[in-house]
Amino acid sequence: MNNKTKYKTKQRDILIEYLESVPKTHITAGDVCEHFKRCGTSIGQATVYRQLEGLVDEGVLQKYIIDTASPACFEYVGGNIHHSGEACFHCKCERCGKLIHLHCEELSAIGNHLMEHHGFRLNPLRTVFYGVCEDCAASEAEDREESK
Amino acid sequence: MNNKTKYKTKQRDILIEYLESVPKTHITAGDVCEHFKRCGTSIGQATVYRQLEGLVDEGVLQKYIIDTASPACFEYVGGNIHHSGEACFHCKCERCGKLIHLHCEELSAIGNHLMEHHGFRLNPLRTVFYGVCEDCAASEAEDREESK
DNA sequence: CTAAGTGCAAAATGTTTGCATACTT
DNA sequence: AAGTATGCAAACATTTTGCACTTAG
Repeated sequence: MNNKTKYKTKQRDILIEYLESVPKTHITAGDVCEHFKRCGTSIGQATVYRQLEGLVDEGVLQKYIIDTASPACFEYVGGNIHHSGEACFHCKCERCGKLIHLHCEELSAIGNHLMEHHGFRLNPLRTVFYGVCEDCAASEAEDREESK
Repeated sequence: MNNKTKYKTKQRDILIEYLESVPKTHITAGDVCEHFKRCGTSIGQATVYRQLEGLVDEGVLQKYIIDTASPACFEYVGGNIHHSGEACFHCKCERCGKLIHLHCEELSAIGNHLMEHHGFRLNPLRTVFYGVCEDCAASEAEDREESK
């Protein structure tokens, strides 16, 4: 952390251009590397990691830590950090590992509730709801059915 | 993930005993391994990881994800599963590290909301709300005041 | 006896680092 | 010219997995 970028390089530009082109999307460092490899416009992975981290410091990207095992996700926010009102929430399935990315007003309300009733200022960037997704719940139900 | 423990083994017992003896403390899987190595009572690290994950599922431990680069932290919370199906929620202060246990019906409602509107069955035992607690928010405000 | 847990070592994963080279200013 | 950034490959740290063996129920 704390990697202030000082020079404007070709890699930095095409990286920003790409990220800007996929807003509201979760992207991992690995995804970025793969994308550029496919495009032929290859960027070294070390550069990707270094630039990504720098862009987070500058507020251009938001970084989400879901789990130690899964890679960090980045999302283009263009210097406008979301205020808790419109934050995006994450649900992680304990079964299949799927990450669900929700923009839900009702969930945003819990931020307000925590603030007003418990004096706790929620940080949606860090918070992840763990549980079981629809698909896995369905296959669980099937399994139970069969074992009868 | 999803490691329901069914047998009572020696390793499981001494692991729980140890964790219970250091409540309100952050412990990583590595710390645990090292502790037992020092004690002579060695437990294989695979077992440590597996049991820890299982204990999180059971609500005995709470797991914290700080960053992808740093190891996950565990903390003994003693399996607060509450009759009447009302789960206990945890809020973790990012500033002072304080762990707040909440029993709040309104929060329980989000479980229902996630189920009904997003088909997601929330596991309150695993879920941690990250944010800033009242005290830290107050001292932050003070700091801002002073720097004027 | 069967299902589950253990331990070892090996693999997998995601991220970081050292260093020589190339680019920005 | 001085200061950064890049890219490669190697290093790292944490966590997971395969498999033969042991243990609990």
